[in-house]
Amino acid sequence: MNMPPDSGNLLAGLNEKQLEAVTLPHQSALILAGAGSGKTRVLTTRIAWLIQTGQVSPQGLLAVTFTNKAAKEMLTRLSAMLPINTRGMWVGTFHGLCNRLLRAHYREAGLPATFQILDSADQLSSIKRLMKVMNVDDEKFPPKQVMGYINSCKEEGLRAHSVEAYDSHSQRMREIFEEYDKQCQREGVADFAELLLRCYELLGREASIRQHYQSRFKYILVDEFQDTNRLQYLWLKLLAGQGNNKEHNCIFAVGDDDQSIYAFRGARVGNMRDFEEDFNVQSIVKLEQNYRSHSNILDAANAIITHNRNRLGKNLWTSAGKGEPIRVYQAYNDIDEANFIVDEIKMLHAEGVDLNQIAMLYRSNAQSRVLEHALFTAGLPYRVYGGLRFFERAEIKHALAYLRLIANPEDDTALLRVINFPTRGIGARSLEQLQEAARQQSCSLWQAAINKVGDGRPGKGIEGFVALIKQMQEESIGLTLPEMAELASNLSGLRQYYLGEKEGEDRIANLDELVNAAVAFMNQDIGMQVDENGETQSLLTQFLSHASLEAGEHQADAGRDALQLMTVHSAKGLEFKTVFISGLEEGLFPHEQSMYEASGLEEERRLMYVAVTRARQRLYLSHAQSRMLHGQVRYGIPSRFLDEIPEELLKRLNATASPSRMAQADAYQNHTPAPSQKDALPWKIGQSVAHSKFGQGVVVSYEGNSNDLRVQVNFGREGLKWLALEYAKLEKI
DNA sequence: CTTACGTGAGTTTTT
DNA sequence: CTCACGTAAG
Repeated sequence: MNMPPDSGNLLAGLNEKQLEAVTLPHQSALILAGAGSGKTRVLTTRIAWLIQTGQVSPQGLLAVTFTNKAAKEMLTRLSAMLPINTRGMWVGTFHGLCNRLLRAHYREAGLPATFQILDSADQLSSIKRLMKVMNVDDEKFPPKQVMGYINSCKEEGLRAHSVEAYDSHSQRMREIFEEYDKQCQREGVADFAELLLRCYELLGREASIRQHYQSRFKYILVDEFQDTNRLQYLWLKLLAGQGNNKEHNCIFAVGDDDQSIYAFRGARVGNMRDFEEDFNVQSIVKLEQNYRSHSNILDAANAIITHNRNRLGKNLWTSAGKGEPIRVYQAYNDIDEANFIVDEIKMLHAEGVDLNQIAMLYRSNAQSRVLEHALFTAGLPYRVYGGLRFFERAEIKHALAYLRLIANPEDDTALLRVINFPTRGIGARSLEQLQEAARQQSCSLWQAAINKVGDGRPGKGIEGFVALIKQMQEESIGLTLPEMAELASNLSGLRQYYLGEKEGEDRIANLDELVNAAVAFMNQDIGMQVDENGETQSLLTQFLSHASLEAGEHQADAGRDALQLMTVHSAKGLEFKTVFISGLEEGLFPHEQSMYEASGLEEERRLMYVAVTRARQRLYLSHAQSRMLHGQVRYGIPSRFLDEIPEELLKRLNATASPSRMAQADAYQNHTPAPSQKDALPWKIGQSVAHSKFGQGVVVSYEGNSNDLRVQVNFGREGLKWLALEYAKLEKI
């Protein structure tokens, strides 16, 4: 068993470029991995190869991803390739790895051993609470905006004291930021961005810790590099030992600038170019052979993305044939579009295509409604991505809050969540008194409660709550994790409460599921209890971190044969036999809030590129001449992205609209009749027009009378224009 | 404390 | 239009 497997075996089946990437010598490298080019395979094979050829031990490398799913997949594939125990390897998300590091060095990081992780919802409520204390006007400072500000500062690597603020508004923002961090520190909690920033600061400050990890992780591998933000890049640089004039560790970065679709949340594609420079990258390996799609689809994707200026440059190709033409359907309205898609799906399904191999992609979540309605009417099973996740459900968060209080009662966020849930007669005024007391004594709410009622007596009110938490803490000693989960649900009265609720059965089922999740967690992670210092971490704390960092499946029954409905963003990384991209209209896709700025438009185009490259065999693109949006009928012109695809790749299907479908669409249209006066005017809404300067457009609205009529025309890329008919040369087409 | 009503906003999302 | 949120009333 000491014989290493034959490395040729490992490398078998790789193409030339993949092989080059996998077997690169010890130097930093940038792998430009196109969609469907075997990116994950290259990444995992690289790890396996490094280990197998003895260049590094499993403990000597670190691989980082953005999602838990990607990390899990990497580990799964890795253990299939190598006879090693992947447990204990440093493969995980940025947040997961930082959490691990902070747990190992919590003292040096200035955190309590049991520090809890705030998810976005926790963070927001924490900010709201703080703003109340600070007497901040939440009209001038919307909490969500404050949260965005704090997070983006942290993601730039900045603390409040180093943020620039010249006007009073931003100075106040900075002040809230500073107080918020103090509050978190007091309560022993860390938000997501804090995990990264705290870890970065720890490594920067503590030379011995930094050197320990620098000498340990000779190889660092990064997935989806184009999605890294500034802080993540700084963290990587520090960990690699880059910048202190010595030889640094090498980073193997895999990414695709053409699939960078997260600039809006701080991702910096520019990190790719910086990386080339900072790490003296000798050559970029481009993986351009695509194993997913037929060439018509790839040609369309290539044609679209060529319209972007800022690219590293890459062209996908395939040895598969042309395949089917890309089908384009111009719908009368959104209902017609949905019905068309449903008809096509019925046909495909009848031909034997599995429903879960068909995806319906859209730019924004609101578009799913019409599609769902049509699917529901047709009796087709579907599942929509993007709902609440398991650990985000209210009843689960309640139960977790009790668990958090067992681990650390100073956690004000957790305390406030459940101090009166289920209700135990603690109203707004007793809460206010408690918060006032805590403020005066500058202590946690829990401490204030103790000071007020002593050890608490069973019964009602704050006394009862204090007694309850103490009882939980005592009874949980020696219990296993699942038993604790059960204790939290039962002793708190949560289960009892939901028993009395009309629709409480699902919630109770979820509470049971939490116990199951605890069992699964115990079985799975039992080997990870010992941290770097050899200290045993509380399993409870680990479980709570897990709950925050990995919110669980997006929805249940993932295995069922059902159509897949999701935004283009959530489709990234997935592939389907057949893909429908709907709503291809100017203003929707590209979205109007992004289309007037070059960088925004380019990101929209990359989004379209991602959408198109999801399809293996068949791709449908559709747009509607009118659509219900925000309760109003809107008229749109076809997306420019459609124009960017060479006509010879397309097959236009408009003529095949079935009479029954049109009837349904018409019925809908009649519900919103236009005023008859408007119909009498020569320029109807929805009329296609041509303008000498602006090109083609659609009349969207108008004002004035027949003598002095002004029409608003949507010219797509030229935007919305008001035109006085008296002067503008407009022609109907 | 719950329920009803009014108001306003309305891309994309992982951790 | 539709949902989420906040306030006012019961």
